[in-house]
Amino acid sequence: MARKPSASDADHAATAKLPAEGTQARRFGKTRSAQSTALLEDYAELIADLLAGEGEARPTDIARRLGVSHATAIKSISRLKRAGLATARPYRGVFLTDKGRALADRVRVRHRLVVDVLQALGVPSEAAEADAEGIEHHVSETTLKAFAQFLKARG
Amino acid sequence: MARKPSASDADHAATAKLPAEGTQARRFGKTRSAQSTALLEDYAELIADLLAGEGEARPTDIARRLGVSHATAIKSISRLKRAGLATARPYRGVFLTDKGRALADRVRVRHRLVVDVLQALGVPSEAAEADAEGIEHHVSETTLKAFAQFLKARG
DNA sequence: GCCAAAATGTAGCCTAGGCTACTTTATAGG
DNA sequence: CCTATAAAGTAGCCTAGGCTACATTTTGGC
Repeated sequence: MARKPSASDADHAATAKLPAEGTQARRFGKTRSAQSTALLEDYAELIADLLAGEGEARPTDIARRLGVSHATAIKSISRLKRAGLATARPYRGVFLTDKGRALADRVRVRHRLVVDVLQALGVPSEAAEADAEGIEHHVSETTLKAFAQFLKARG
Repeated sequence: MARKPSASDADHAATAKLPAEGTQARRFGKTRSAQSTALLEDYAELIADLLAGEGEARPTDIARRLGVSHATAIKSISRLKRAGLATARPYRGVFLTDKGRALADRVRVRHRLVVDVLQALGVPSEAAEADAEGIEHHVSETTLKAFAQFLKARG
């Protein structure tokens, strides 16, 4: 650092005396990587839902449910395939692999838990559902456990 | 990233067999647009933090704290400028506009609230801090209010 | 059995948010 | 007052996740 003689100069020269930096960087990094899997999680959950409810998961339905164009849905589905979460034969719908099904299950459970906690905290169910959609992808295992415990403890 | 709600949405919805679709699509759409502002919020908060703590916010420090390369930080800073949240003179550090300061304040308050709620639910402070970083960007005003109320009610 | 409409798929474009590699500027220190 | 070095900035590349526009398959209705 060759600028002002501020506090950060010392940090740098003296082999990082700020202990929080590494931690914080790791935190943010985790947040960012969570975002990249969030979409895949949504797709997996939705496909499982459609397969259970309609018996098939078609790109157009997926697109409509997610509010994106069908082209976008198809592109995302190909990412799902690349990630080993789904399979699809042209014009024949989308299916989940074992891995995809496992992911969908985890996601569904987590979603329920987040919604329930939000409602327990007094969030109206409408908002709870909406916010959970975004929140759930950032809830760690540790936090999930705490949520479960909290719900159990209060009946 | 914000997608344009075009006529085809309505078309599809009109012939749809599933009743809950419109709502769900809107939910997901909101989640996605929240993601696009999440980074700007993080930057604004961090810059405010650095300005308060060190008296200046330099791209290198920002980059280190966020765990990204300085090139990435600089690019993001230029997005902040475009969004009217920050100003920066070459080689002279980054500053927040009134709008940026207001955003940073809101973000800081919200972050605290989310962390406090998580801890109140029994989440260890380490995990609470980490998860809050991701969660906070998806908490609506409604939910925020409920959080505040909840904390107040339990002392 | 044909044909139109709907679903599916492809191509090409955009922005955000990452990166590395290189260049330019400022400043500290001899 | 130079100059080495750290910070800042620039260029160019990549992937994800959006879109529109167009091409191709399926399929339902006659």
